[in-house]
Amino acid sequence: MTRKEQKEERKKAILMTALTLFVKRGYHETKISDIAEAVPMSTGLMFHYFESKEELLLELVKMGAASTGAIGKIGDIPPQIFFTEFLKRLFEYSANEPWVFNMFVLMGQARRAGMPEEARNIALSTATIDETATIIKKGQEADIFREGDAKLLSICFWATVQGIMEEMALNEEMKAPDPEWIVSMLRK
Amino acid sequence: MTRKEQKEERKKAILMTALTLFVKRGYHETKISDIAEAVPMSTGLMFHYFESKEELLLELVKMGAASTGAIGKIGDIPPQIFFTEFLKRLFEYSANEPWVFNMFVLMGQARRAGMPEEARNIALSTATIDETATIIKKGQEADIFREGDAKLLSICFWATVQGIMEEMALNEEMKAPDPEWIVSMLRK
DNA sequence: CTTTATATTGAATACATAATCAATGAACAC
DNA sequence: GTGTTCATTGATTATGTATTCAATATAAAG
Repeated sequence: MTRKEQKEERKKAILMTALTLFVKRGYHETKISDIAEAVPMSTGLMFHYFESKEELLLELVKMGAASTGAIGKIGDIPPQIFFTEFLKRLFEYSANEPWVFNMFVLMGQARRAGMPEEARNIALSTATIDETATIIKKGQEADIFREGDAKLLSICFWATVQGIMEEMALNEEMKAPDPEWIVSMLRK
Repeated sequence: MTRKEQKEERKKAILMTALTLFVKRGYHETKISDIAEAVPMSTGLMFHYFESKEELLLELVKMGAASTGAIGKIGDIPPQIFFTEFLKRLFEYSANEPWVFNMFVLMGQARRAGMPEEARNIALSTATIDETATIIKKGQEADIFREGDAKLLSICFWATVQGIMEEMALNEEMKAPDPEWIVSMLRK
């Protein structure tokens, strides 16, 4: 393994550790030294890999934005199964891949308040809400989703998922709910 | 108006201003000097009214805990109308009384991550989730609510409401959703 | 009016923690 | 095996912001 590859590995280890801590305690309540200790490495060395705490956060949020960007582009899955299927996969993944889970929560936190503004801007740059609103509209035309502002329905859907994921992030014992519970918010 | 009453007034003004800013930007991203400027008063004077930034936050969270404590104790409203009615009122209030709205959001944020731990403990000390779980159980017995772990349903309900309220806090234009959308998560 | 207490300010200080740095050790190239 | 580069550390410094404080204005009390 080359020197460069090793550096990349180490960087990833830091990113994963930081992600976990940011989600669990919040960005501001997590000290660089906390992350360093958890990796583990010295505090000073952290700055050999990232030029600042904010850079570290932004790198995470950019990764999140890149992977989230794909959600709406799943193509032509019919609306009536899109959301159920998505949630099923999200919850499955979340149980097995903490990374997916934590990233989802982080992106939501970034979209809301309590983080440096640039993180918020990056998180908001993904157009997920509009994309799912389009799918909801299709479902309304097919008469399987309830009436009402599609964008508002889309926001409510994501707010729900976000709220539940955050709850799970802080509550180890909490089980994922049945996707149907959430989807029934959209269904007629 | 006595000197003491004036002091109380001023304290309330500070609390309200801080509440707004904490909800909008997050606790850590809000500087004492930001609050002072918004009240408005000098930064130093803030410490004539509150001994620290954290004290200020804790006083808010305690107020929130006191007023939230009442939710579950509304007595014998039948389950099938309790949630719809509660949401209707919450959304109405939120539109007219920013205080209620902001307090609700703050309490949710405190329960989750990103604030000093003591705030979290106070916020968690209210047993709202268990109280509404009881109401959900009644609804299940009456066969109007879907089956499943009542506490999990309760958590999902609150996570949804919290998520939507936070969205509204950051999005002036966002309208409150139809309570029925949310309640259908519980209904059979 | 005089005295005393409280409100207010802006500048000075304290403090936490992010960020730097000089020194050391380990891997790699030749 | 020697020289060069990168990884690593712990202590040091810088920085932002919470907090204190001495000084002043304003209001209450007698």
